[in-house]
Amino acid sequence: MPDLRIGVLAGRTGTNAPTIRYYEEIGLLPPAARGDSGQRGYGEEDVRRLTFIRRCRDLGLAIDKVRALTTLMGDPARSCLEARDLAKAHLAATRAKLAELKALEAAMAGFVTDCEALCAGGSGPDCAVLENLAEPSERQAAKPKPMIQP
Amino acid sequence: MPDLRIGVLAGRTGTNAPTIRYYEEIGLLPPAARGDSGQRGYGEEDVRRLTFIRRCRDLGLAIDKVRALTTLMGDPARSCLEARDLAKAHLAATRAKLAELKALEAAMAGFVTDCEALCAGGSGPDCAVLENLAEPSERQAAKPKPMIQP
DNA sequence: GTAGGTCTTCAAGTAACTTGAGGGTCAAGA
DNA sequence: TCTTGACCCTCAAGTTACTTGAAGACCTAC
Repeated sequence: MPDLRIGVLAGRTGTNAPTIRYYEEIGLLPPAARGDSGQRGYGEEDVRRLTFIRRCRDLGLAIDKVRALTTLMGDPARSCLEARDLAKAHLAATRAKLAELKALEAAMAGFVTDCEALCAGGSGPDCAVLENLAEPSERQAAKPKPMIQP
Repeated sequence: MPDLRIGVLAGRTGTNAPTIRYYEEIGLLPPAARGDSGQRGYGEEDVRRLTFIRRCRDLGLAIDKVRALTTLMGDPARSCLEARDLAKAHLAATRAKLAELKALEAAMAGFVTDCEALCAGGSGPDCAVLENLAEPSERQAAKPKPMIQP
C-alpha cells in the first residue's frame, strides 16, 4: 500500500516535500510508514488526506481549523454541521477581509492618481501625497485595531 | 522637544509600545532621544513619521517598502515618482489578491450552501462536501502556486 | 561504478510583530 | 515620607506556516 515516495505525493497534491514533513511533525498528517531504508511511503489515502488539507489551506483556513476538520472527518459521532459552522465563520472573516482589501485598492489607486495630478516629478519631501499620509488625523488615532489576517 | 513618552506616542498613532521599540530596533524609526532615566522621549516629528509608517502598513505595504518610502521622503534629490511607482506595483498586487479573495468567498459560500442542501446533520465522514474536498482533481494538481500574501 | 536525482535529519531563517520575565521610574494620594 | 499603581526598560522566546541550507544516505540509469 505505501508505495508512493514523498516527492510523488508532493507532486500529486501540489505540495512540496519539506511541507509534508512539516505537516507530519505538527501532527496534521499521521507518521508515514517507513521502508527498510527509512524513507517515507504513502498510499492513496494519504493523497486524499493531503489533497483535503491543501485545499483547505488554499481556501485560507488556518492550520488549527484544518486540524479540526480532519478530526471531524475521522469521527463518525460528530455532525458535519460542525464543519459547516467552521466554514461559515471563515466566510464571515473572508468577507470582512474582502471589504478591507477593496478599501485598500481604492486608497492605492487614489494615491497613484493624486501623485500624478498634484506633484508629478517633484522631489520626495515635497510630495503632497506623502505629506498627507504623514498627517495625523482623528480617524487614524481613533481606530481601535489595524488590519489583521484571520 | 522630545517630551512625549512611548505610551503617548503609541496612543496617538494607533501603535503599541513594543511595536515602536521593534521599529527602532530594525531601523524603521531613528533611535529615540533618552532622558536621564533612560526612558525614550518623542516629539511631533516622531508622531508624523510613525503615523506615516502605520498608515502605509495598514495599506498593506511590507516593511521594506515603507522603509523605501521614508527614505524617499527624507531625500530631496529623489523624485516622488519613485513613490508613485512603488504604489503602482502595490496596487497591482492588491488587485490580484482581491480577485483571489473573491474566488475564495464564492468557494466558501458554496461549501456552506452545499453542506446545508446535501447532508445537513449527517455524520462527519459521510459529508458529501468534505468528501468532495478530499477528492484529487486535475485542476488541483496542475495549479502552479497556492495563494500567497504579498 | 559512477553520476545525478531524490531522500534523510537537524538547525536556522523568514515577517512582523507579541508575550513574558524581572526589574527600574514616576506621579499621586495617605 | 511611604506606598501604590501605572508606566517604562531590556532581553529572550514565542507566534504562523512554512522555506532554506548543510551534511550525508539511497536509488536508478547508463
